[in-house]
Amino acid sequence: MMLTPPNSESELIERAQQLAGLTLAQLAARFNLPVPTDLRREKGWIGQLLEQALGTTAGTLPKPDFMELGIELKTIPIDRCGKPLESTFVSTIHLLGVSRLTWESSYVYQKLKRVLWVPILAEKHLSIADRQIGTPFLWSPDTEQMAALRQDWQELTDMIALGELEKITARHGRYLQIRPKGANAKALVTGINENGERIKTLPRGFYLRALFTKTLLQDYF
DNA sequence: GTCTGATCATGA
DNA sequence: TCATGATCAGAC
Repeated sequence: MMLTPPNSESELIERAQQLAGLTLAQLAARFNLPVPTDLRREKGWIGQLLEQALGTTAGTLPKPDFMELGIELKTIPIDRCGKPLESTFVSTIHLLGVSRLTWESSYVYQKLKRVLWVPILAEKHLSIADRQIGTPFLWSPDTEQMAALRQDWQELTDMIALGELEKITARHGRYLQIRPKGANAKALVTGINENGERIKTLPRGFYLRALFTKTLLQDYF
């Protein structure tokens, strides 16, 4: 089953709303997809299922999932109280040439300026099949959120530009944090140290803290 | 290797 | 209990 991409924001949100209440087993059945018994070896399975169900267009490009609409799709696992169970991955980080980047040209800004959040009731006691799709909502950062995200991004990007990459831990950043994002500890990329020398280091990514996404969900529900 | 989709597993 | 650091799968 192939889906045509949505032509407008309203068509997209309408589609997403029609999925609310379905279990993952019900949605997977529409695509004749087997449901894994756990996500240990298929961590992205839920996100990919929703991509199929909503007709994303970006594929593997580093672009918002709905390229033409400039909208990013994010599934977010929540408990029955609507509290996020995980942080949210935003983008990988280019460790070279960051000094030329601006906030507006960054992947973080491009992806977060408009997001379709699809909550998934995903408490651990529920099998993957029984996890349930919640009410989706479109979000853009408000003034305060945007300013804070921009500041986090700038501070962290500055540290990378100064060669302080190895000093960055997940404790930096108010809403955005930087954490490893790679296949494993052996997957290394090139970065720059304080002396301007090329070093091999773990790939990193920007993530939204669960404490931040929790506030988004509270604003909408 | 680089990107996407994320969750796992463990120590604090 | 919770966040950090580590890890898994697939496309290209």
